[in-house]
Amino acid sequence: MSEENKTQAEDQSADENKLIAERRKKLNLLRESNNAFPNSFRRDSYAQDLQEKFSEKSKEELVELNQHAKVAGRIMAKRGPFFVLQDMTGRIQSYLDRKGLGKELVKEIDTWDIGDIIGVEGTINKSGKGDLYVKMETVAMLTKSLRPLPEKFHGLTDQEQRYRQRYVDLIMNEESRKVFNTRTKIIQYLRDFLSERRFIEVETPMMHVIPGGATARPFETKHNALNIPLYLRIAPELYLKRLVVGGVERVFEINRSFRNEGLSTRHNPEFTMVEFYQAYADYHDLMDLTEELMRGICNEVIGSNDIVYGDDTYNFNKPFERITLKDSILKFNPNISEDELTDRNKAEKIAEQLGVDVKDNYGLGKIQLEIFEETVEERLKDPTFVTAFPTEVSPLARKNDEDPFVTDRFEFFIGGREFANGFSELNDPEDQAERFKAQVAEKDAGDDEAMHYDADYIRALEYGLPPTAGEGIGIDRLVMLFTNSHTIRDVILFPHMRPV
RNA sequence: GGGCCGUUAGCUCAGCUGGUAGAGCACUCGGCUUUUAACCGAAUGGUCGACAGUUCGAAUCUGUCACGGCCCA
Repeated sequence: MSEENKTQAEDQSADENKLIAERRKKLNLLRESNNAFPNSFRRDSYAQDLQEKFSEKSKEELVELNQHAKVAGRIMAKRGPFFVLQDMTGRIQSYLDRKGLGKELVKEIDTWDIGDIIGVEGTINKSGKGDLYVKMETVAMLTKSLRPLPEKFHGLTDQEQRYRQRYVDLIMNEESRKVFNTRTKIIQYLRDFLSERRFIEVETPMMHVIPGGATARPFETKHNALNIPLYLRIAPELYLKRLVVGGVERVFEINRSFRNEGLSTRHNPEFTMVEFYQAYADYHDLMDLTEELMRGICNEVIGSNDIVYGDDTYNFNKPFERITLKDSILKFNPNISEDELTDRNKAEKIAEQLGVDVKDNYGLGKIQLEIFEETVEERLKDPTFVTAFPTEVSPLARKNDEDPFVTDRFEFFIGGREFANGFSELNDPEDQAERFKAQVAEKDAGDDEAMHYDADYIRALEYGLPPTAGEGIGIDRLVMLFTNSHTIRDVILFPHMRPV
């Protein structure tokens, strides 16, 4: 037989194993006898609803009730005459009465495999062991599954396959379904929380001509018709503040940003943030709001006062600690004096002892931040706001009125990790222009994470940004915390993987 | 980017010091039929991640590469 004469089926079976070939044969039989992919079955019940409604009733009561139900789902197991069906809410058994159904139908049902998607209509009853079931009276094969599911007891445990073939993971692993269910609830709670407080949800550009709003390396792409480079956004910040200028005094966006960094258990190239801006508010107001939000998620979504993460437990109901960056360094480093920390040369020596590569263009503020990251960050276990970040490392934040060396900014930490970053916004257009220029100088000096000069943003500020506070919260990290997940890949449905 | 570990049947895993590959589940056939990882019997299933090397002989030893996991930066 020449290559050309091979039928498609033969070609496929050549690189398939017997399990798939067997199922494909069954599918072909279905194609011959009727519509192999019917879409006319309509269920009227979900598994979980039936369990809640009827599992307390006795077999006799159920027989008396003679309740009919139509359920649909995937066959997850076959046990004797019972087929276990799984739908989006849970599982329910279906009972095959070999004597009560026609011989032909029973013969067909015997060809059904674990993984197939079927519809069952019949009365609700209870087995001898006390499990609810729907008796097969009318049945339909809805979708034949060609690939065998993983083993029923261990399921799919291979991490790589769980991420690459999330659909199989979601079929097999209740834990995984739960994590994403919690993710949805957290985002829903957040959206309601802000909406109730008159924040307006918006969408701003994902593709930027000038990437801004954060210090990070962007992904670059190209617009063909315009023949210009475009950047996937690294933050929505500058657009959201343009909207505040435009009169949207309370605004938020829940969406993706993209950063061209390495992959790790804490970094995915695309990640989800909420950013929100509130006019006539300052960073103190946002710390209060954040505290309320965090406590709300904990109590309402998770239903607990405490969050267990790894070996640690964090209490969300006592007031969150607030400490300045400088004080936090002094607190965790009794050997460092305030004098050393506020003198650039002395601070540089400390940083270098800690292994920091201090560049010539680093000012005192940048050095202080490095010392903070080296010695404090990971030790901030209980929910803590760190405030008064140096102006040098906060190019979009408002300077503090008493001490212009620092800004009215905070970062929020739990378990040694940063979850939020917020500040009173810099709304002085001339100060902002100077800060952009300083960033451009850093970029010219070789820092490819430094910001660009955004002239239109300056123009917007020149129309007048009301006194405003803004904040960004990393949603993926938040979901990790609240689901006790230790890698970001466990909380993103389709995490980025190297192509195989 | 660095260190350590992993990759064997569709899935979960054994496979010792080198001697031509094994179990359970799933699948197929037969039996049983109110089961709970259903059960009983039989049969089937493999480019041992890829490529080199050492060797009479490599899943096993060595090297390179790919992908992943954990830890570190």
